[in-house]
Amino acid sequence: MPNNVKPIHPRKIEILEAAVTCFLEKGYHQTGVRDIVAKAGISLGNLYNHFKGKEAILVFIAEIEGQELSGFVNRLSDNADPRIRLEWFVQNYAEYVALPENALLGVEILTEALRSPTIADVFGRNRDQLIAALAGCLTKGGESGVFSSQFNPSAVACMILDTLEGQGLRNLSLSSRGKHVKDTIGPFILNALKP
Amino acid sequence: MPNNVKPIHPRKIEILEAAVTCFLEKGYHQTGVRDIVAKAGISLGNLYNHFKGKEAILVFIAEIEGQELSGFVNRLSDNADPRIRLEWFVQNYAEYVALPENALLGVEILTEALRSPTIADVFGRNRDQLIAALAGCLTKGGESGVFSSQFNPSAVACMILDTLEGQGLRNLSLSSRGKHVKDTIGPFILNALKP
Amino acid sequence: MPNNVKPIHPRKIEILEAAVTCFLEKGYHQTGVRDIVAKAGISLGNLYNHFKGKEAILVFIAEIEGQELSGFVNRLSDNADPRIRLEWFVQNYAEYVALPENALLGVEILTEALRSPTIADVFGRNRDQLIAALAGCLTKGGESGVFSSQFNPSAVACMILDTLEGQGLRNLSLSSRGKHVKDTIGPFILNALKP
Amino acid sequence: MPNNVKPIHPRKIEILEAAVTCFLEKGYHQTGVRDIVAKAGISLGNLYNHFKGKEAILVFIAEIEGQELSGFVNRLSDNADPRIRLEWFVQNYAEYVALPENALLGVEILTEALRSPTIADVFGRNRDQLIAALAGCLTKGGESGVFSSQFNPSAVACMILDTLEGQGLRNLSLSSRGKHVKDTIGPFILNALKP
DNA sequence: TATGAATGAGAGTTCATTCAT
DNA sequence: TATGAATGAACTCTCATTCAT
Repeated sequence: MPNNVKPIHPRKIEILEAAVTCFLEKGYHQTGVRDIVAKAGISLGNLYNHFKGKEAILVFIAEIEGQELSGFVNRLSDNADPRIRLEWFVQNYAEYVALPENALLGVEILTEALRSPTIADVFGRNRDQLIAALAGCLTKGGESGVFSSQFNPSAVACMILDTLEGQGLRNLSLSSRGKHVKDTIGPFILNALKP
Repeated sequence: MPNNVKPIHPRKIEILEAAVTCFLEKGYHQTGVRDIVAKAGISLGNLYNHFKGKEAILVFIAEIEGQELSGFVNRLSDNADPRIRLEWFVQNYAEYVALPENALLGVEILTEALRSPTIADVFGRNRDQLIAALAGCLTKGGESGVFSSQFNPSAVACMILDTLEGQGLRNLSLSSRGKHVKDTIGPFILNALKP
Repeated sequence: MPNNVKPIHPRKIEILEAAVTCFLEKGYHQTGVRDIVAKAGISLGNLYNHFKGKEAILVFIAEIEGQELSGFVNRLSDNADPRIRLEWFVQNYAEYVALPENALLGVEILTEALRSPTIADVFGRNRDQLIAALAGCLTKGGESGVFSSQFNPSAVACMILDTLEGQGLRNLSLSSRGKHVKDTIGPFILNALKP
Repeated sequence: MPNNVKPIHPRKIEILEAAVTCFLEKGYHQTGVRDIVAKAGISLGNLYNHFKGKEAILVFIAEIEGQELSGFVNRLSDNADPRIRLEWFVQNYAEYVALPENALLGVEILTEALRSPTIADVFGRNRDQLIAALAGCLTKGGESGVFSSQFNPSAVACMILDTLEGQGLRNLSLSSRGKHVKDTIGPFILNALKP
């Protein structure tokens, strides 16, 4: 099997990491390309040998975020007991989105996606996959009687993601930081889904 | 009773409305003060007679958003049946945050709050009030046996807000638009809180 | 009669003059907006209060050049003897286009007009008026027997302008500078047009 | 006879052709070396193995243009009837400079020559040869009574070139395109030179 | 020869804000 | 209050060229 995937230039990774750091520190729009190249330790012009422009960096970040999500998608789609899968997902995804860097990058990407079709495309694709996988798990659980079937699986899937991500977002702001609810959210959801 | 509230100059309202429109259309950082004054139909310099600067406009918007929230706080704090109060809140707050202009402004304010203490202050105060009111309602319901007492009221309050607001945010992006879950969310929560 | 022509801000004139000087010294593309504002003694940003951008300055220059041409157009269109008019025009237009600043600006504008529709528009309009006026003079002369009618007036008009302007252009380059032909060109043309 | 002319690397020709195409499409200054190498299908660095830099390409083009002119010079200098030679020249040179690629490159080279001594040198030499040859033809015609001797041959030579080249330049711009005067220019000049 | 990553100066333009009128 | 000219730092991006491979 030929490996026809062009390897990523190490410099591109360095730029990426520098950009992520900057975006987290200052936000996407407040970060200048000069900030990125300074942090990456390269010259200004060289950035444009690796990325078409500033937005292309954010697109690349969004794509990588998408790849990280595929771990969740895969786990949600395996053959384990739906209840186990759901518990695992809620626990782990809550932790994932509660990491400030993930929540922060996520909201930067989201707000940028609202104006940029390119980013919206990548962002939306990632999200749709996750919703589908979670809804599939809920459907399976409904069929096997593990979960109540009174709710639309797709709507509940959305709701769960909304809750987890909304929580991650809230944790960003100083005022309510510390009120982590991850010990509550799992039992709460399972309670609601009790047949 | 003397009216010691200084009346707001009508021009200030016009600027505010122009700014909101611009922020919704282009985002806070992509909006220039020139965009705002053009939309408001005033001169560039005159904006600075009414606001100290661009950020002051956003602070003012955040304050007004806060005033709108006080309606929800008041209703959550009255003496009606906690279950009725909760149902009413979920229904109406879901609708409120599902309005694109509210969700969009909210996320702009939130991301800005992450870097600007002034905005974080206003934003955080508003949110804390809402959480407290909602938690109070849940506590009351737990005491009177309407709700299960197995969950920490404050954590559940956060979770509910996270869910509703996360949903509003998600509806902004094109891909998953239309998957409104407001008919699901109320019963789902009540199910989970069943004693 | 109301004067509804908005007066031109003096700063705009200063910028214009600075730009002309720079364009003559270094050429349009080699001139940076920073060169212009430095020569004009204003700040960089202020230039954009008076012109939409660099190209708009060139368009403005082209328009002013067009106004200067209208003197020639008027003179060519009066009621004097066509022969006198032609002689006057050849003599004076030759001198006009032989001025390095006019020739140089002309060729900068011409080459820019080849790529920019805006400039092509202004430039083309000016030139068409001049050709029409000159052709009109030749036609009159042909009708009254002052000039031979064997040539198409419009073609001869073009040719005369080509000659005069081609001459101005040539004088720019160092090698053949000094070979002014203005004493030759008038008699030469009149000789050719002898009935 | 030894062939001491170093053969030109085929790649150099390819670069040259790519450059000419680009210069015609976008103009010299608007063309980047990246445009040229992309069109030539070679790498960026490799261009510098064949040319010292961007300007060297234009110099090379100017030299080749000069070689093309030598055909006209030779024909003007042969022993045929001066009137025949002149007619032939006017006809054929008019066609040559009316080709957009020649006129366009010519004006690009000319304007560049105004700032760059290297290019001015090549450009000026070519032109001086042409003027000398044409003046020689006119002188011969004056001596043999074919042409009027009332005009300075050198001045008339300049004038003829100015006319032909000015015409080629004018044809470039859209507005007056189509007003070709080549059927007029030959008889016009001969009329003027009638003894 | 050939490659393309690397350079950093410079490009045109926009920015939020100030200030004299 | 209202105006818009003035400021200059900052913006993203392109440039011709060099150089290690």
